[in-house]
Amino acid sequence: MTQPIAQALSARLRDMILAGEFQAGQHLREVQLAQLFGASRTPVRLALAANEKDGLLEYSPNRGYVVRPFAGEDIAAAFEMRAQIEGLAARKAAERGLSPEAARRIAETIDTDARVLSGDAPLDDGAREAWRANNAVFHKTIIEAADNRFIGPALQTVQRIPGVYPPVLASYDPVLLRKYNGHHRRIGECILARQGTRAEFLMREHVFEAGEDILTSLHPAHGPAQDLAGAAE
Amino acid sequence: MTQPIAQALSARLRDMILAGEFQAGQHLREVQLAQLFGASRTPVRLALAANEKDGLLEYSPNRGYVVRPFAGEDIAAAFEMRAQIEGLAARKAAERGLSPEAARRIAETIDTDARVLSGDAPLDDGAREAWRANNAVFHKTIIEAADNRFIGPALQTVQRIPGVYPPVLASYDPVLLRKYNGHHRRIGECILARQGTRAEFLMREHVFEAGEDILTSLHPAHGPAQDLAGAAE
DNA sequence: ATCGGTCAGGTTGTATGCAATCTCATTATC
DNA sequence: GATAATGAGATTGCATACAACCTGACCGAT
Repeated sequence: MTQPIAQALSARLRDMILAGEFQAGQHLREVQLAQLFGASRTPVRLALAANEKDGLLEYSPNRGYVVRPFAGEDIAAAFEMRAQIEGLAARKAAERGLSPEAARRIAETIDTDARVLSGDAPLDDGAREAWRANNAVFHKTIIEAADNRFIGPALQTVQRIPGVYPPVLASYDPVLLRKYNGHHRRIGECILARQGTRAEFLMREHVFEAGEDILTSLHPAHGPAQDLAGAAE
Repeated sequence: MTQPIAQALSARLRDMILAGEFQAGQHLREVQLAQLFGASRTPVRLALAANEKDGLLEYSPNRGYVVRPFAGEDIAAAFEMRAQIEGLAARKAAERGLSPEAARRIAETIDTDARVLSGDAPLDDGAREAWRANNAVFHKTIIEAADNRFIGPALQTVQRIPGVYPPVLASYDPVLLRKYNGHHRRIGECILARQGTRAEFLMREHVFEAGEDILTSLHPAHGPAQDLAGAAE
């Protein structure tokens, strides 16, 4: 990453941006951030550059950094990329095969989620956190099994989008989560059966649907059709 | 990007790394680079951080930056990602449709390439440069037509790989280029016909084959099979 | 002889000063 | 009255000084 203090500042700044603590287009001044963080301009400058590279800020020479705006189409575009890249990960994981340990971890997340979601009551905080953690492990295990150095970083830049930040979002609808649990189960089965093509497209559709659901929850008025779906083929 | 001088240094450093002017694993010292570039440590530090973000350097706190090694599997992994992402671009371009201007540009690159490659003689420098430029326009036009903010940057990080740098490579084999020209023609036809699925997979295969050809030219001994193809499905 | 400690040199990390550039309000000109 | 020029304040860009840390050699103890 970057340097000790600069590294921490970069992460703090990133989280602030993702949490929506700045307005889109806002000019982030170095001295202002330095005072806020209790540091000098040097590490702040590095943190700004790092977040610009991550696509969260825009830079103009001699003018500094402004917060990059994210519209609905940008969120849809990010999920399109996620679907495509995680589809690759699922296919490669199926082609290469899972280690016994990876297979065990994936099965465990699926079974645990099914158990957590078995009741009809809305999820309490513990259940939500359990689901969030299991979801992360499921996707992370497949990405690691794909064994492609470029997948992880590419996914990070497309997952860290203001407005889709898990702490902000938190639309833990049990109906949706049960649907996702079913997706996970089928994807896991395909990977174990070494069916790469099915795994790829089920994963693609899984991520795409999750994106649709999030866009729907963000714009309750109109459905996700005009945001995510392009022209018909 | 970054600051005036730092921006230039970042590009110079990147080109030096891509051109293979440093050994893999080499420790890049700030003062040394500063003297080489005739600047102070401040912009050099920004250039190092930028190239680390681009995946060309590795950073350890209080130890600085070392040149990241790239093995054959890394090149194969990069082409896998390129194939997947450019496949998305081709599909989206087909779904959204091309502007008349974009359609014209694509047709022109295909026809010009076909003319340049019509002879049997090996290509001279002008022909090579023409093909390189046309190839860039073809891919760039499709990527722009896909209209997804995340595609361009993701492709850059996966295209800028030491050892696959065009000036270094320069394996302009007319037989291969004619094959690629045929790929381009079919991909262009699919996009114009709004056949997104065919466009996606033809593009994926096009990039994949190009990767195979490059790996073959890099390791003439063994074929690309063990590098690019994973386990059978 | 081997292992651990200590210190000097070198490298990175941060702070700060100065120069260059931009912003924007005020003024001058048409 | 509208537009262009000007200048002060603010902000970024770069250089450099100092502090923190790491590396490796030397030395002493076991």
